[in-house]
Amino acid sequence: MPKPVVSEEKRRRRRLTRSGKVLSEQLIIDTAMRLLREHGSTGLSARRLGLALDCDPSTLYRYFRGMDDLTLAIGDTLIGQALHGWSPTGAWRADLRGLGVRIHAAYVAHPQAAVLTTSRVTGRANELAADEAVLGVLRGAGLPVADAVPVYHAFIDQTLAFAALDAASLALPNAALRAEDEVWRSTYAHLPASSHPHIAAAAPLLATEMVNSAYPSALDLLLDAVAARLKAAAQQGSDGRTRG
Amino acid sequence: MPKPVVSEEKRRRRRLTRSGKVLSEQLIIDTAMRLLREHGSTGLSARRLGLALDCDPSTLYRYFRGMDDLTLAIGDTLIGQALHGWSPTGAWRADLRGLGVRIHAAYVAHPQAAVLTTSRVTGRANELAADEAVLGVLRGAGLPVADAVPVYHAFIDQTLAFAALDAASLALPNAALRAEDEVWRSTYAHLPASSHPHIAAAAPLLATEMVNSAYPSALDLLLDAVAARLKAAAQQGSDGRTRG
DNA sequence: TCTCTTATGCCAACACAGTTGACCTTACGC
DNA sequence: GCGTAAGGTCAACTGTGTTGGCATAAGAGA
Repeated sequence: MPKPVVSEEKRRRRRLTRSGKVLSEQLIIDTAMRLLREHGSTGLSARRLGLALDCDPSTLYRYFRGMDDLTLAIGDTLIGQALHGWSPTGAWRADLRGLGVRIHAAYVAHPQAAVLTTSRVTGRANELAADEAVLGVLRGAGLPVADAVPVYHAFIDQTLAFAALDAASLALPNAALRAEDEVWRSTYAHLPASSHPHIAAAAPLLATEMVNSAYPSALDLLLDAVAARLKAAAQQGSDGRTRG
Repeated sequence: MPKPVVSEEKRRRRRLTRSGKVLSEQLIIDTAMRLLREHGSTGLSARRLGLALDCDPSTLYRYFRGMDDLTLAIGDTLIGQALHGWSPTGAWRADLRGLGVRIHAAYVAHPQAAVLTTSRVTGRANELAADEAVLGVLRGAGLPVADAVPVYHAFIDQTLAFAALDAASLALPNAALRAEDEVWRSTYAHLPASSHPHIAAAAPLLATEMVNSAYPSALDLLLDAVAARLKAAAQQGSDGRTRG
């Protein structure tokens, strides 16, 4: 019985669970995300999910190949939420910024789920749509494919990287969170200026700075670089040259 | 027996393990990192570590409060390796770039360990030293504390964020790695231009681009921004103004 | 409406995980 | 040398993902 997971649209017989519910991919994903939110990023388990859905854990293997497969599905759902309602306006900079902020926000809004999925490539529908959107904006702005690809790479990796980092600190279980807070208060805030002069001098500022995400500023830096490349390409074009 | 972990320097009686070895924090950390390298980022377990050290798993609790505590120790070791041999030259841009590249490289050199530790704040010695170094370089360049702190934040988060992302894909177990490769070949490379025109057009370039890290370019962007701020601050100073 | 097939939910079991409390032995301070 | 307790070991607990076998009810075909 190792593999025969049937896809959602091929599913024909909708049998009731012992508690009378009807399962579906979407219901399982939603419940999993709720569990993640309630119990932290390590709080999702087949048994707990079975308990929440009032079905046997092994039943889940009729819908997903395993917990890892379910994880990927959750990740694609997050990207889907980010893209929901987005459409390009034609202003490349605003469009790209919007995409970045939306994706980052979607992950950060579900930090426990994000921790599990940020660095996974799923190849599922919503992930593909996001990639297509980013590449489309860049090329629509006038960037040749060869220039668009590295920019796309930096853009998407930076967005996911910050999303992962920011989500990770938001997703820490309460115990670990208090522990890090304690580390901060007991260590960073009281370092003697003799051994760590710079941290000591910056301590009060660090306390307020470190709670925010550095993503927006990093994103704007990247957009500046894109603008510079576009300008250079335009100038090159008006010079009548085709290659640098 | 819940808490009484004694610190390494307080350790007095060095008793032999059943196989004649002598345990120590360092030996345990080194062995753990070896296990991570050999068995992947999920391949570290108390039982496996006990097997490798030829001691009972529960013995480890005499040295670390739990597997999580050991994880933090591994993280600090990585930062220590990054800083080993580094010293500031006085040229802020080269120094900062060196720090970033070293930290990123140290994590990426131990991807399986990095996955577990990148987003954890330990407050241990080497982490503090790294923070102190970054802040020192920025202030040494002439940046006032209030300006240095957000730059420090962006710098350290960006470095760790990319390290985490790059490590994550390097640390994927062989099975998952082949799966992602398969996803790529079966999905991205063969998307019809009708549904995903931009991905289709970029496919060959994407294949070669996505294997490299986007960190160096992102780092240089950040350094450019710092240079701009320094220039602005210098100009402001020569104007005789003290506040903007 | 009845029947047959098989999709799909359930059960029991496996090997693995982290962690703990009790025990015992041996290295060290006196 | 002796007594103490540090530190290694054992056994057990609860939790995890996953699988093969079973049984039952949903839906197709008559």
